Amino acid sequence: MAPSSVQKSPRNAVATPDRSVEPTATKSKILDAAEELFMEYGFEATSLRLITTAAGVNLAAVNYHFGSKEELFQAVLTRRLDPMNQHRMQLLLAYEIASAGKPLTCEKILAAMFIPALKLARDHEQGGKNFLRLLGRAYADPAPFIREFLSNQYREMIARFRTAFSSALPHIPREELSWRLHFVMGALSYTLAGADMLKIISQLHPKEVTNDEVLLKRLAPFLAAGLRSPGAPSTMEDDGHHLFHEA
Amino acid sequence: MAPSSVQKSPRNAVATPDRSVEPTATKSKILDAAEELFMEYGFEATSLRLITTAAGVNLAAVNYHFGSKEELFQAVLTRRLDPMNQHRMQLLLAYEIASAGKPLTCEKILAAMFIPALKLARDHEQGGKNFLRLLGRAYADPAPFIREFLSNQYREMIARFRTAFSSALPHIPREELSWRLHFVMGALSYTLAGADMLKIISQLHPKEVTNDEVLLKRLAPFLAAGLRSPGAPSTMEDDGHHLFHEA
DNA sequence: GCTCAATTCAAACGAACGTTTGAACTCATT
DNA sequence: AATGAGTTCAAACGTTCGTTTGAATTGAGC
Repeated sequence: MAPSSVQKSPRNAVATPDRSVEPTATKSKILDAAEELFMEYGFEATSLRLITTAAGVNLAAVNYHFGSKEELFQAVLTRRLDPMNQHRMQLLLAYEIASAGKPLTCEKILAAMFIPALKLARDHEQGGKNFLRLLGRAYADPAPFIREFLSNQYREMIARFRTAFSSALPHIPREELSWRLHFVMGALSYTLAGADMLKIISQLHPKEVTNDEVLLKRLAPFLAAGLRSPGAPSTMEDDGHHLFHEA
Repeated sequence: MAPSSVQKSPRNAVATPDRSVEPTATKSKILDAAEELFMEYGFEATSLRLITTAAGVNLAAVNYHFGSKEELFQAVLTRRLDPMNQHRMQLLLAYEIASAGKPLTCEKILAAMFIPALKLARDHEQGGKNFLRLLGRAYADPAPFIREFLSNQYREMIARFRTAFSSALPHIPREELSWRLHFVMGALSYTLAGADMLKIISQLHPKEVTNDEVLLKRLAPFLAAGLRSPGAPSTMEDDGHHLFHEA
């Protein structure tokens, strides 16, 4: 009988002599299975029975170790998202220090966003690129607890990168830059999530579609060009732009 | 007792004298309620009981008129998606005819993609912009029947626009263009779907976030610049691009 | 060897789900 | 007035869901 709020850590005292390597094997097995299945079917369509069966643990183990299905989902995201975003920020800081006060290029800032994502996709042979797809889908999930969780998880990193882009693109007004940053996040997460959809667009090379490295190498220059563009009217009123006139 | 496959049309014979305007009021009420609720909670999390209660019809009416929950979802999408994509293609054709054989600009092609979406968001005061959000989320939904449905629904339009972009950007290799078209679709659908997420990035003007017209007016130039960019290496091998070297 | 807290387990809980059923109702046509 | 196809309705179907329960099992500390 585990209390719901107070989490009990299984290893707390002296040595945990024998199998001390594993921070509760059950917990890890659940996280791994949940990551893969949430990625495949989404949050709502993935049942706890499916997860616990795949993990080889008892059904009640999820509620015992995580409290609820929602908290399990957040734990799945946090396990990889937290290190990734911290990696992003320290990479950005390293670039800024290396540039000795001069503003960074857009490509450099985008690299600070993308490299940790690529590292995540490469390093853990299991769950790595699966997690990126899961993350991209979580962005578009309508469940309020997911949106709120991601919002909190990303707030600090987004604010950090906005000021970086603001220095790199001083001629772009604050509001316009916010929009463009939104587009960047959108293209990134959609790209990571929608490997399937690409098969529709380019009916070639169905095998290397899931090669995230190639994918992001093409995305970064695309986005950098958009970020640098003189672009739309900076104020609200229509200043005679030719684009949106009905035919 | 309605058969599942054979659909019975209520108006078939002579005149349907009195309330002939409505193509079964029940069907429309279900579609309207389902559109709004699917948009708000997603496919899995929206129950038929919630839909039928909101529509003010009997629970069994969905299975009677549409066959199943999945077919209802497809009907919700088809009702607006089909006219929108046809509008896109005839707009593109009109532009091509008007240009007298000369290739179109990227902005013009993007306009052919965006104007029908804007028209959809504006015209129907009810369900208009809601539908765009629903559509954006459906793109990222992992349910196989949704992905397959959208894939079929979009195949013709995507092919049509790819050849248009190919003429507008003859110097971009076929494969690279497929990637960029993918990014365009991604940024568009994510942008339409994720009005909430923008609040995180720009903590200003929370009211006009849902103004799709302003949104797309900023997105189009951003994407056009990305499409035109000299961009990434055109072949697979790394030709010394400076971007992705770990710090 | 006993204690006791942490963990695992089989079983069940109540609720909600999509779907089906068969009777009741509507209404243009005979 | 009777017919009969189209539609609506309340009720129930069987299944699956997330969660809870209480007993069994485990393993370190006394």
